[in-house]
Amino acid sequence: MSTPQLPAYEQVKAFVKGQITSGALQAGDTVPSEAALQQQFGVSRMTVNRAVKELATEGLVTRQRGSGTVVAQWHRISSMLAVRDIHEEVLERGHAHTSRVLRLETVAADAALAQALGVPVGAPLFHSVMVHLENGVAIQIEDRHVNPAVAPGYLAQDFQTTTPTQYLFACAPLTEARYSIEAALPSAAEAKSLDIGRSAPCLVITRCTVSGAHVASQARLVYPGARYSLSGNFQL
Amino acid sequence: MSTPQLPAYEQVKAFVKGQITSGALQAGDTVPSEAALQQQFGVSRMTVNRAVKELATEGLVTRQRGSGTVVAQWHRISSMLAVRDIHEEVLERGHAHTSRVLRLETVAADAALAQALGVPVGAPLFHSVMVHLENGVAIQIEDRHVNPAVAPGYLAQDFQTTTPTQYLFACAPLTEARYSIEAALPSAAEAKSLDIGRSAPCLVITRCTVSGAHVASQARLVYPGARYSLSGNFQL
DNA sequence: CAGTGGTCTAGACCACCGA
DNA sequence: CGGTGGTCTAGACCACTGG
Repeated sequence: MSTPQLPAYEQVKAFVKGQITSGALQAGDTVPSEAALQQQFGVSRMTVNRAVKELATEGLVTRQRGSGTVVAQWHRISSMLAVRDIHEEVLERGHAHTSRVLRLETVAADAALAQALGVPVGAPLFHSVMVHLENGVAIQIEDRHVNPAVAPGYLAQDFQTTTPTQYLFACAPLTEARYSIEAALPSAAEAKSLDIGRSAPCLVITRCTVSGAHVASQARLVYPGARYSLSGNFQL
Repeated sequence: MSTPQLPAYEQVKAFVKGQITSGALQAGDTVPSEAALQQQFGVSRMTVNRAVKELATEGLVTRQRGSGTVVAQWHRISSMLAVRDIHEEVLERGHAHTSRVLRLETVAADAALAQALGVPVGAPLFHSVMVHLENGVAIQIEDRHVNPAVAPGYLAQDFQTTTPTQYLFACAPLTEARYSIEAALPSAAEAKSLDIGRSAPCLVITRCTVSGAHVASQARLVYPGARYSLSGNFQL
């Protein structure tokens, strides 16, 4: 076939997947027990366990100690949505990435920022605004507030050559991130920087990154709707 | 500590994660080999292998047979983005979900639809348009084209009680899905149905589901930007 | 070549569930 | 209680990588 010797655990996975995709096993049905599959394929239990455990990790089945394994109710249509460094992303498409720094300054935290970054109101924060261009076309505005405790040298960076994301990664290892994606209109300044109309819808990603005990930074990323979309693929 | 007896493989995972989050291991550094970890923790190699393999699955490290294990270049800020049934989602928030069916008809496939669904141009397709409301407020328009070969009884369904997603799941097991997320303005009809202005930005998810050899359906889901956002969380 | 990870076995003990 | 999955061991053979 495609691969002469598929690993044994992959064969078991393929068998169970087949039972699901063919409809032989419907949502809620019980999958054959590990002992049964072990006999059927003539492999050790560890191997069967690995196969079914991976199916559980992928969300196709759910397992209950003592009860058994059942086909998951909704095969979650899901996939890893990766929020990546814009520089990498553009280069991967084989295009040229450039950027223009619009602001690089220290500001005082207002109430919302103070809360988000876990600092007192009025505390100093680094603030940068830049436009990212792909082959000369503006595709993202990056409006970022940074906790000075995490990246003291932030303002001295040359963000033409190193993106803030890259610098922050180097400063402090990332331990957690929260983000939300929504549709919104750009502010007047944003519209001008992106060279779009004020009524052009944009994809706005707000992202907050945490490094250990500190919130490292909060970024607002604005993408012109007509020039950018997130896409994903899910395969059983 | 929190759990008196953490499984051995979890302890190994926690150790390596700690090395990464603390900065002792930077991106690109090599992680101790399985043999080394095995000695350090006094466990069998299978246990160490499981620990490191899971870290690789989570994307924290990459492994190369023959070379070794290295800390991944960018800890991907990512998380499972689940595209779920709107009915479930609203109920989970403890709110009431209702819907209004605006259209339920047969149409002829235009070029774009024919391509997307893998049918000839002009072939009959089922077409439904409905509005989903959360506590009486419109939060989504679902504009869907269905391949009649997959769900012949589609037009006869009562979509007040069963969502199209649910019905299609029952008809044909899902094997693949593709989606894209973008920001766009609603059409005049969509704006009216959602009770928003024509200039209100919307999140538009286009989703194509595949069942075996057939493309089952293509859906365009329009969310008012002010009332809906996708959010996610990533933890090391 | 020695070292790495990928896979596999044939046992084992345990915690849990349902009858 | 018997059956389930969760974990673990102490070996093993292999394919691949690097020097």
